Amino acid sequence: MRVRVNGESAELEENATGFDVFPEREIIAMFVNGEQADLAKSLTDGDELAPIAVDSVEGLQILRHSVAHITAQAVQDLFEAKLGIGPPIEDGFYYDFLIDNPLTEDDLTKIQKRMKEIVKANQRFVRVSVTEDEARQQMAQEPLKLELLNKRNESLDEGNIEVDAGELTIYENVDPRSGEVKWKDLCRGPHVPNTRIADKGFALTRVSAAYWLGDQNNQSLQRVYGTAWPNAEDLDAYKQRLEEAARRDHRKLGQELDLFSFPSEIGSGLAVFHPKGGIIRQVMEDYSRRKHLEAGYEFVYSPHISKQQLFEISGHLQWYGDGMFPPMQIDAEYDEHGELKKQGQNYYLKPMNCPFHILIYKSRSRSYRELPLRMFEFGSVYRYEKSGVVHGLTRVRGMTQDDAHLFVTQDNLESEIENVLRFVLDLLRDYGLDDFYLELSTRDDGDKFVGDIKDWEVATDTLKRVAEGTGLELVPDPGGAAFYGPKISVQARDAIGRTWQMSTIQLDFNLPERFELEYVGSDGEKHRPIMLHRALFGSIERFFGVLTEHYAGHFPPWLAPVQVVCVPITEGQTQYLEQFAATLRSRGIRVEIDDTDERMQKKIRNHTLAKIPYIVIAGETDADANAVSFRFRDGTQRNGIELETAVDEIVSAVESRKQV
RNA sequence: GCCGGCAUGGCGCAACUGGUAGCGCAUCCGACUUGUAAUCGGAAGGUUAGGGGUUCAAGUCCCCUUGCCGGCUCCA
Repeated sequence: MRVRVNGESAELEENATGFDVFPEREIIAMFVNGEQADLAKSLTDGDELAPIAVDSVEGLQILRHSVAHITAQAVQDLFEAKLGIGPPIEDGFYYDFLIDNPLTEDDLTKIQKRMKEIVKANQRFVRVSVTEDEARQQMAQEPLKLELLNKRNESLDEGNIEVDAGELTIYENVDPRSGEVKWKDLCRGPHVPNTRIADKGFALTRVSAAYWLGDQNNQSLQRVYGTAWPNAEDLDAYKQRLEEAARRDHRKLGQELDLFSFPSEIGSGLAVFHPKGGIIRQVMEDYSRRKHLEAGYEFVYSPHISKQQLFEISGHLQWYGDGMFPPMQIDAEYDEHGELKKQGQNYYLKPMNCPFHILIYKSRSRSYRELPLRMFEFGSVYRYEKSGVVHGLTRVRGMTQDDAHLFVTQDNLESEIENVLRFVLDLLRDYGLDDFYLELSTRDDGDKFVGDIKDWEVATDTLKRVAEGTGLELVPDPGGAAFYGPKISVQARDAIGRTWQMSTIQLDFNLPERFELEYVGSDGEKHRPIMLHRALFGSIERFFGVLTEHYAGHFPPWLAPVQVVCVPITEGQTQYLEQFAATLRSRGIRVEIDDTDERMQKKIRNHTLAKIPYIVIAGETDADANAVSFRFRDGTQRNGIELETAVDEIVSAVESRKQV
């Protein structure tokens, strides 16, 4: 028969399989007419074939999915466990099990040992087509698999890797010598040819609980997470990436660099910023303030609490009440019989700033000439995040948003969105993030939205047009919009390639309606403004955490809490350096002198660990030459820098916000 | 909120199956004054997160609370 391989024609024996076409070890599966298939699949005349290498995107998924099967086999060998699902995920895979006793770290070690035996045994993955009845029969001991089969008949779950609308298949793991079926799983595949391919590139990483089918009303399963790579080197590189991420963890750096803490006396998710973190934060805020002023924002202030009524009008209580701290009840008075004498009031901590800014808008009548009206506030908000989700500075219960609300007319909507997006991206770049993509969250297909469907379409088109205008990659997020309007979010990649959702620009059709906002147009008639919410940092706390991780604590000089530490080599140079420091200080530099009686080597070590951008060292030679020496965080140094040059260089690095 | 784990001087850690808390760094005092990542000596510092229980005896075992960690669910 004749097939085409990568577009080239090839002649094959009858009964040929993928193995005949792709004998190389690193080819683990193939595309047959665009569909992924096992290499063991029999080919037919006219097939279009392409290889799937183990290190390709598809190959890695197949590998990881296959290792998930090996994991499940090992677990069932060792424990009384029922199978859930086991898909590949980024960098690895998981497999869920219904099991009586939660798995421990020790169990993980045992499972991994058993997996190694399975890999060594080189079991073959064998695809078997079955009818639904056969599948039920073979999976009779697996209640969750049976449930999947039932669900298949109701409605097919898209994310469901086990079964789909096509033919039902079971994958058997077969011992190559005895031909005995060691284990099997309902699965649509494809898989690697044999377990040996997993070789030394896999590891189990953690175990946790997960809800069956991701629904918290369902039973809780034990989820085993693992990672799998084509070889031991890749696995090692992955582990090193994790270590690198751990080194950058802002919670750890926050402690080490004395930036912030979460005193348990205050409560979960409530941070205090220490002096060093305080400087960074202040510089961040000051720069943002300056930029906002230049961009035509007006600064407003609003209180942290409000009467219940405000959040009734805004709808926050109705929709997000669970996410708000419970009310403070004040002013109620009771007589001696416990009867209410005076009606009290409920006050709430604000979860958002928008209602307050809206009230400022509403404080008088507005003309179209005033629009776009841009109100900015570093607004502190409080949200009762569930106890299990609080995480460092990135998910807190009290935070300060760099929040702005823009009130615009239909006419200036597009140009304003364009302005905001450019402003946001420029500002993020100034803080050192420069690798972005955008996400456009559009309306849910259902009826969970407010406003006119026409307005949604116009607004969505506008957002899309503006987003495309940036030239950045635009990822659609259908159904991701809130019920009150579509949004663009800016995703930033950090220094080690992780993405963080940063800014959002959110249209709101709801609040102008609820608060009955108006402006008088050039026609003398009243019109309803469109409202834009936008936060650039998201919250200052979160952005602080992201920047800490992005820089791994090596903040560029303009943000560094201490920019320069002077280290005299002997007492003789203390005065010399004090003068130098005084000059720097007069130029606005945050400089310290280490005149303790530690040895200079120790001082260099300490200040390097404290990630000080410039360690300025001077000994007798330098002093005689009217010079100093620079030592940087990476250990590099420059000696004999003339005093004036040294000052200018430091000042200019700070002013230009460059990294050193 | 759910599942599991953890909580020992400021920080990082130790204390076998229950036997009465120890080390390094930091701190303080003293000596040393040194050219690029840890000088030496001494002192002080903990009712083992909080509360309750079991026991002759609890850092260790049990229960509750708080906080943290890893996931799940959630994130206006």
